[in-house]
Order: sequence, then C-alpha cells, then structure tokens
Amino acid sequence: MTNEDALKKYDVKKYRTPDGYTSDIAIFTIMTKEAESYKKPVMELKLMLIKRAATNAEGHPNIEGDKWALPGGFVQANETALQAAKRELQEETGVQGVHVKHFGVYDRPGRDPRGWIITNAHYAIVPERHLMHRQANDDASEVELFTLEEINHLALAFDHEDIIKHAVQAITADLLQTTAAKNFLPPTFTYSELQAVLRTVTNDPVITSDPAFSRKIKSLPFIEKLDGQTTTRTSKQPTQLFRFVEMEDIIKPIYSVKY
Amino acid sequence: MTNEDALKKYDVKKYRTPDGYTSDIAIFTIMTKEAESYKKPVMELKLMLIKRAATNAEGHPNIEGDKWALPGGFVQANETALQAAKRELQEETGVQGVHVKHFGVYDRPGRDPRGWIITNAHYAIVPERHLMHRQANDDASEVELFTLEEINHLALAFDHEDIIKHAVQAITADLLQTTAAKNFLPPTFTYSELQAVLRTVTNDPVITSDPAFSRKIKSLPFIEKLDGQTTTRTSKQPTQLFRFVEMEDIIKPIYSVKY
DNA sequence: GTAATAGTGTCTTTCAGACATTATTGC
DNA sequence: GCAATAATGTCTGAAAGACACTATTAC
Repeated sequence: MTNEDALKKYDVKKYRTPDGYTSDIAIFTIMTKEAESYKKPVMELKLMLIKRAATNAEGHPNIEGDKWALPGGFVQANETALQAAKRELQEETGVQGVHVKHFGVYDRPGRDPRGWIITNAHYAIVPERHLMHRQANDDASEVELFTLEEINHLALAFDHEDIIKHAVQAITADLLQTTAAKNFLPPTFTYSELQAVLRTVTNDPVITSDPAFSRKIKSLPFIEKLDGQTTTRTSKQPTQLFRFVEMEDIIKPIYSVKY
Repeated sequence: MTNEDALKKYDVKKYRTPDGYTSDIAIFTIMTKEAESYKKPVMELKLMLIKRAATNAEGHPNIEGDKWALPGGFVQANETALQAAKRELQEETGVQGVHVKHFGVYDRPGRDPRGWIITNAHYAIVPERHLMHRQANDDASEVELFTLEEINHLALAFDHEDIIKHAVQAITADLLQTTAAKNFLPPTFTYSELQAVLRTVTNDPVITSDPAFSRKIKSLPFIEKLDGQTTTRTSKQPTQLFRFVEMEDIIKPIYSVKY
C-alpha cells in the first residue's frame, strides 16, 4: 500500500498528454530618453521581441515565420518553467540575477498550430545599464526593443498579442503595488529617478507632481533617506539619495485608502 | 512558405513532452459562525479538500492515498485549464457561474511520483448559500470544509501544502485589493456583512472598527448606498443596505497612500 | 544673471482615530 | 428597561492638495 506499490500499477499513458510545454519571457527595460547631464530623467518602458526566422536551420519554412514574438522555448523535464525563463533571458541578454516572475498560462486549444502546447509566461525587469551586450541567437533573425505604442503596429506570432497585453498589466500592478521599481533603478536613487520609473505606468498626481512626490518619498516606510548622500546626476543642485528598505509585501486594502 | 507548409515539416516528437497537465481548484467559502437573528455576523474562511481514496476503482493502492488534497483532474486537449477547473467545481459542489481565477503553476521536477505532471492551480469563491447540495464523486472517499488552522494539521498529498499556502495569499490579496468580496456576499449587504468578510483576512483597524468602517463605506467609489433600503438581518435596528458598483479594477499605488 | 531642478513655507481642507453619545427595536 | 447593533457628534492631529517661494549650481 505504499506509494511505490501504487506507482507500479499506474499507467501514465491513460490520458492524452500535451505536445509541448514552453516558457516565454517578456523582457522589459526602461530606457532614459535623451540622457543629458543635469537633466531630470524621462523614461520609457520597452519590451524586447525577436523576429522569428522565415526558415529554420534545415531551410524549411518556420511556423509563424517573419512575425515578432516573445523569446521562449521548450521546458526540459528536469527544470521548472521559471528556470527555463531565466535560461532564455541569459541567452537573449546575457543578464542574470534579475527579477523574473510568472504571470500567466496560455493553453487555449488551437493557439499553436503545431499541437497542444502549454505556454507558461513570465516577465523580467532588466535595468537599461545591464543591456550593453545583447546578442541574437540562432533561432532569431532579429532582436529589438519596442515601445508599447510601436508593438501595436507589429505582426505578432501565435497569441502573443494577448500575452503581451497581460504582461503589461502585470508589470504595471507590480510597479505600483510592490517595490518592484527597485529593479529598474540603481541601488541609490533620487526622487526624480523613482518618479520617472513610475510615470511610465501611472498618471497619479501624487506621483507626477514634483513637490508632492518630493515630500511623500520621505514618509514611505519602505524607502530610506541616505543622510548626507547626494548626486548631481539629475540636476545642478546636489540631490538627496534614497534606497529601498527590504520589507515584506505591503498590502493596502482598497477599503482603507482615500479616494 | 505558409504555416501549412511549415507544419508538415514540423516534428512534434522532437522534444520530451510532459506526462500530464492537470487543473486543481482551491474552493473557498466563508461560513457564518453561529447564525442567529439580529446578530452581527462573524465569518470564517474555509477551504474544501477531498480525501484521496486508499485504493482506486480496480482495487489497487492509490497514489498518495488516504491524504487530503485539492480537487482536480487532468485537462482535456479540447479545453483550457480554467474550463477544467470550472468543470471540477461543478462536479464537487454543483455550483456554476462563480468567480474562478488562476493563481499559479506547479511544475517542479519530482513533485508528482507518477511522472512529469504540470498543475495549473485556481481558486474559486463560493458563497455559503450555494453549498447546499455538496456531493462526493467516485474518485474521492470524503469531501470536507476545513478552516485554515485545521489544514495545518492534515496530511496533504503531493505539494498541495505549498499550493494551498499560495491560494490563501492570492485570495487575501484579491479580497483586499479588488472588489472580489462581492462574490462572498448577497447582491445587497450591510456594512457589518462586508466587514465580516474582510475580517477573515485582515486586522486593519479601519476595517475592524465599527464606527470607522460604517463611515468609510459611504465614501468608497465602488460601493453604492441604496437609499431607503434596509434590512434587519444583522440587528434589531434596521440597517442600511449597500451594493457594489461595477468598476474596472482600482490600483492604488503604494506611493500614494498613508502609512 | 539665467535656466533648470530640488526642496520648503504656508494655508486650507479633508480625513483618520478616538471616544462619547444617540437611535432603533425585540425581548 | 435591557441588550445589542447601527449610526452620528465632536474633537484632535496629521496628511493631502495647491501654490508660492527659496536654494543651488553650470553655464
């Protein structure tokens, strides 16, 4: 009656099994538009897509060839989809050790003409400064960063339009309701740098107003003022530096805030 | 060069594929403790688990037999995991048309001794009043509702301890940061009924203090006061009724609230 | 000085938090 | 009247929101 006994009798072929399990990854970065000295940063959210090759290694036409898609690949039996996503990120960008998070599963019948393919989708936050040595791999003919507006005009493979839409929702909620913004910023940052990151996903007046945000940042329990430390990255006037404090996630009930 | 040509050349067996794709569902309900007339409701969050049969239909010992587990089953090739979860919910409780949501994927190698099994996990919110005609199905010898405290002391199958922990986190965040509480409540409700639901997952003083919550509920943009409509369900004094207003999700940035 | 960004002063209004008080009704 | 729940009155303090103003520095 042990699990071992039970296992011997179990027929793993009893059910139809999927034809594949893949891991896709939406790699987001935030780029500074027109970086000038002593200038307030203006940032832009971008997503990395690859152009699927028209033909595969054997010269045959590729599925959904010539369309843009999220990087991804088949998950191996000895790894999780999250590990596969990190491997894919490493292959596409050479970057390791950044924020990677699951946000959805795509399993609609017929979503992939090759068969019953389950896709586990993730997003990654890669700071601009880590994206120096991007390289294309053999499966992709082109790799490019697009703004969300540009993506609206691209031909996308499979159901990647849906997946990307959800990825943007997921990263928006994460940037605003967790301290995920820290993954786009250097370890110490000014109020205007944090503000620029948040402005890519919100128009909340508390965040967009300079005096309001400059005051507010000092009272946030998950951000620490670094007394005496300043920078002139963003202004001629030396500017106060801050850093994020490690803290378990902050849940503010919608029933207890001001409207 | 069309997708059809490409498909002919594609060998679907090139990669090892999973041995199964299952959909599990954490069925939550909130029960009123000691329901008396004219009494303020006190509620309790409960989760439905099934006891896996010691032996299967052929009399052989069952995998992880005699342990408690989330209801679930294999996803068919012609459906999504969400559809499978709703089917499973219907089989376990006879309930249809309630809130069912994906919250995670479990794919750690070795998590299931039967092979490489991917589990797509969901949770459902079922109002107490819909749970009149619960029935066990043939795969389960027992079905029971447990409090979260009771679950800590049960022997759970596979990695369901992890899955349940994440399900509780997911429903907590959803109850507090979306209007999901409406799925536990009748269409119109008093402040103390909503309060009782929220108290199952939070101790926030704005919610637990009666005068504070009674005032606050009137200023929430997603809740509407029903002028002139009252009930004596919860008190001898007729009590104001409210209802949820349909509204796209409210994201309150952690950077714009009070601490 | 000028321009740009950072940051403060100050006023008004609103709301949270606390606690007492009143209102309503079945028993 | 008593007990229980609902709801309001009222005070204090803190923070939001708005806008003017000062501070600092490269040029």
